[in-house]
Amino acid sequence: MTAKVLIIEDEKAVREMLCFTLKNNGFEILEAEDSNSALDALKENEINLILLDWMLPGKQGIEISKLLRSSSETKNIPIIMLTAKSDESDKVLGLESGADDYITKPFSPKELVARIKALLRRTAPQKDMEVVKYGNITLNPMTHKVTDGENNIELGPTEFKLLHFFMTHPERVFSRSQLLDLVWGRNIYVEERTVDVHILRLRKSFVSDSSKCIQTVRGAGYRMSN
Amino acid sequence: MTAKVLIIEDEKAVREMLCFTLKNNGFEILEAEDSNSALDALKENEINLILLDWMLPGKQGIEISKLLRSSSETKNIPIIMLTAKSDESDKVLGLESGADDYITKPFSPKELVARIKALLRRTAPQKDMEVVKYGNITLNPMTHKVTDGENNIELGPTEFKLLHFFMTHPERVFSRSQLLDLVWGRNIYVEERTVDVHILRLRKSFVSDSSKCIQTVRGAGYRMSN
DNA sequence: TTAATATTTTAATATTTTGTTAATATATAT
DNA sequence: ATATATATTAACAAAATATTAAAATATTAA
Repeated sequence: MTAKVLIIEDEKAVREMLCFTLKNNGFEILEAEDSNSALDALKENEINLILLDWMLPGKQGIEISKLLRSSSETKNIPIIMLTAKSDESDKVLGLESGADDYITKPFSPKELVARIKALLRRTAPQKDMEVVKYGNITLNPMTHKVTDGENNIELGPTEFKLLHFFMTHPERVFSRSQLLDLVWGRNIYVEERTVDVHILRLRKSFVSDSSKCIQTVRGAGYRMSN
Repeated sequence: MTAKVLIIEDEKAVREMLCFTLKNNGFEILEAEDSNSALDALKENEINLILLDWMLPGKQGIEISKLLRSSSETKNIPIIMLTAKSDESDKVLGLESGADDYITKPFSPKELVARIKALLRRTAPQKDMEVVKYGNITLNPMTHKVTDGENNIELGPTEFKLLHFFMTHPERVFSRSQLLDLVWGRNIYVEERTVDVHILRLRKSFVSDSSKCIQTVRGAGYRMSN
């Protein structure tokens, strides 16, 4: 992989900790302690991801974020905001200003690395964008359209993700908790029974007997299979 | 599930609150108020998860965490750190030392339980997922499918587990009580005759003469053999 | 922003499936 | 032949899942 990560963080201790952790996990690191050096680094390197401290002095965090989003060269670089407060308004502001994810201090190295990898994966080109087919069902991640034979199927976001997951992992059984981890995402806490409801809606939304593809495996979970 | 959780917390009131909450949610609890009793508990029990107060007196929190991570027997036990809001800087260091998650006091019981479940889910060991074959029978734990020659076989959860067990331990005879221990699980009380019924259902569900593989050994138990 | 709309989650209830037991039948060994 | 072990059947209890509806969130439009 060897993704290049730019760390924009004024506190030296934190910067070094981040640097240490990420290098240990195989990332290539560039460091910047303010917006000027950050922009320099961006000009001279092909950065894959930015770790941006939200609490930089003098509102630099917001400014950098907005700046990056306004320039065509940088607007596709994913940004993870580092926030000290778990304050809701900060998160909202951060995400509105263009961050793709945020992580609240303190965080575990594991969590940080996991989020970086997840974000890189998410923003990686094409991989999850291929048209998938199973039985009569066709799912186009690009256009976000699903058809069951000739019929167009309307799905909510979660049902769409769920179906996409099943179609890219056919035959295998997944427990409810696995589905929550793999479709909903980690660090999200919802009841396992919630999965049932989404499975139900997914089945209902099919016209033909494609709904039979989403199978219940008692005591084990759900499976997509014919 | 019945996971064993070790609570390491010096304040009695907090410990009791945690204990109450977790017991109510079906966890088995062990309590320790300092590192010594914690280590004792770890020696004598198979702990699934540790709730560790980071603010134990005399830096014991750090010591325990490092100790646990350095020993091969304990380094895979997930740790959730309990932190107070005032200790922001220490938390980063603490997480560096190997905690898998943290939760900031005060927290809701719901959040605590959710995080514990999520962490257990994430760290749960992968079961045996190899495809097993015996005679005409093929069992795929991944897809949870069983075939007898060309025919798909539908099995209930217990029959599935039972067959899986026999297929991974062929030729050997198991008594009814052994089967109850090894397939049903320890410390549950079920009549031995119950095994007979499940053996019967298993035999019935096969189409070809594969049912002859499940053999009765009079006075000894059952065996999978040709 | 606010209201309207859609979606997700939870909770409560209904339904289905599975597990266990007990009763009875059949087989086996001595 | 008789005692003992296993097979079979069926009823009931328990567990898992499906369904429904309402509450909580998030999203969108005005």
